Amino acid sequence: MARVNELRLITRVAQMYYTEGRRQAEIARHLRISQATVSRMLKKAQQEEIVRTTIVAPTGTFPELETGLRETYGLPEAIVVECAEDSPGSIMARIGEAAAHFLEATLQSGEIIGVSSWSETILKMVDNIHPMPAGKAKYVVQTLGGMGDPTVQTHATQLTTRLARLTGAEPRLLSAPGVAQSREAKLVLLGDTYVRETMELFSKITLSIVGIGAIEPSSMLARSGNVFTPNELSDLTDAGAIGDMCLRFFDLDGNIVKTPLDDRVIGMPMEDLTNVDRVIALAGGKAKTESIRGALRTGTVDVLVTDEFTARRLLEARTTIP
Amino acid sequence: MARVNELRLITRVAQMYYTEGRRQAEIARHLRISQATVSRMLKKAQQEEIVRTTIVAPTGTFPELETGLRETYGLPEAIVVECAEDSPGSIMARIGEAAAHFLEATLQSGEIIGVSSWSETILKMVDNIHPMPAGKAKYVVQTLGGMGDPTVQTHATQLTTRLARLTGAEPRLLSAPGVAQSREAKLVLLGDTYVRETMELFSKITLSIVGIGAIEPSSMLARSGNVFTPNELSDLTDAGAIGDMCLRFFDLDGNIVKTPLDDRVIGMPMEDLTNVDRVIALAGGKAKTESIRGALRTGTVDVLVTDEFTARRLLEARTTIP
DNA sequence: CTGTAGCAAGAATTTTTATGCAGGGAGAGC
DNA sequence: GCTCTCCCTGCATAAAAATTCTTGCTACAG
Repeated sequence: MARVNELRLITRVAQMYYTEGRRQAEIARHLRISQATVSRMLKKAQQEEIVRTTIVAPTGTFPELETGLRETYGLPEAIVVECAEDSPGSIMARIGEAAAHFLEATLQSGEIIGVSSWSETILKMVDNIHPMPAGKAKYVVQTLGGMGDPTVQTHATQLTTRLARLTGAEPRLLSAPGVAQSREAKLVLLGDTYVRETMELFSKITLSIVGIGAIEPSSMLARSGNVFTPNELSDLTDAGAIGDMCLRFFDLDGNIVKTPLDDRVIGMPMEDLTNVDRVIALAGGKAKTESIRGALRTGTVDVLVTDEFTARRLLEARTTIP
Repeated sequence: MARVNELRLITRVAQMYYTEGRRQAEIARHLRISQATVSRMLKKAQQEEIVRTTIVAPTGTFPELETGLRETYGLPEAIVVECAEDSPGSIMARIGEAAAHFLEATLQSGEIIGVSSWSETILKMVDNIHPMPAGKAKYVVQTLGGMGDPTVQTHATQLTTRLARLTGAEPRLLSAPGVAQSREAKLVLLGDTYVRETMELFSKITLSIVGIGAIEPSSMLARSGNVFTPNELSDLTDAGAIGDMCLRFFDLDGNIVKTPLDDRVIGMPMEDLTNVDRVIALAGGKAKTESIRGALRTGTVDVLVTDEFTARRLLEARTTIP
């Protein structure tokens, strides 16, 4: 009975506040009540569902998928991009664009950026970054050596250098192969001052941009020459490895998979990656789905940028382990 | 192209803010942007209609009608109550309840309340007021003398006194008829100290509660005895009078209608009413529709409390003047 | 090139909003 | 009928949000 009168007044207050855009103090003066009461009425209006705030997702964005990923994998942030088709080329381009924007919008001054150089998606990202003022970022650190093929090596160097220029940072290159011929060869390579200096920066990185690799010989791995012997590959698969970040492997449950290979990799150790303030992972495509799943379960990824199709796959019922 | 990325981020910010209820500063920290930027993004989210706040009217309230009345008549506030049927009894009861709640909620400390005593609706209002602490209001001033019939006279006194008690105020009665027999008689009555003291308070009133009267002999006027001669009535109708507040008359356009009768009325002059900080008018019912329309056009009413049917009639196309 | 207008972002500041008391009933239970 | 508890309000103040100011760049014209 009296309730409707109370609600009417609350409704009126909500109307003045939200629809007419008036200040609480103004509403209070108008109605001869205190500002505190107006504030409380507005709170009550929310509780009573008199005011409802809805968020309408702009076309091309997928907040539900992003939320799903965040919740399912305990991920701090997820970015899901729209894709015309589930094909690697289209996916990489879109992921790259989105990652570039996110990086631009959220890059702090003085950051030390780590970049695992050999993902094509990261390349697409760099293509889309707008130049920033000099000194915006401090260093761009290459977190993984180049691959055997000198062309790819060059690409890696170029990518790091370009990203450094675009972010106004100083590039710190890792002029060494990603995989040394042997443990001994690695030790020799680490003797190089420049290599060591770069590697000493690994623990200072504040923002790491990584690709997620699939374990089965993907186009990139294949192209990179036969860095792994068949033996090593079977070691990895036997140990359950499903994917890698910076050539550090993990299984579908996100457990780190250590094999003798580890000692030959010249790149950021998993441990360092874990300590990085923000790890942004870029990956999409059907072939990488399970690798991404594993990567997310390692708990090292802070931001995943992926495509809508992969996001949906990642949210489908847990892959059954035979 | 890049736009969708920007909107995605804005959407995410809106989601965190509205859906997850996080603070702007927290969101800013999470996304490594400044709080100012979050604030601006939220503003943009409104502009872009990514967030929409809708107000759902509780059943029994009519914000559209209230808004319509406010806008059509330049009225500061309107209260429209739900009514089961368009019958005077039901209408008065509901208006009374609503007015009582509004008064309770918005009465300031130390107010001087004026009450034009002879509306049944005001009576219903007083019936619904909960007692307030002593001294909440300062005075309750009777703004119109009683009517010829002593019974009604008593009612007027009682109403004023009760309202005073309920608001913790001191009653200031006008122990005189509402309409004196002649100008001279009025002067004599004004000689009374109590009457004069009460009338001197008219200009101090901060909140006036008035009924709106219809000019044609309504039940109340009829019941109150023949206070007007047929001549006086025709004077009024000839001058275009359509209704009154405190026996001060106006036409359909809200112009004040002065007739010789004015000099015989013992009550608050229109001029004083205009100067009152808040005038709350209570009226509803088919018969009063046009009187209310005129009253609103006088520009003296600050809050109108009426019923849904009358509100709709008041919002229908302007009455055509033949 | 150099000058100038126009943005955009963050830090600082102001403005606006929310909330922790404290006082004063109202209503329930004894 | 009386006490106790709970709730409501306003004031004062803390917290949060918006805005102003400043800086540093971009883009365009001369």
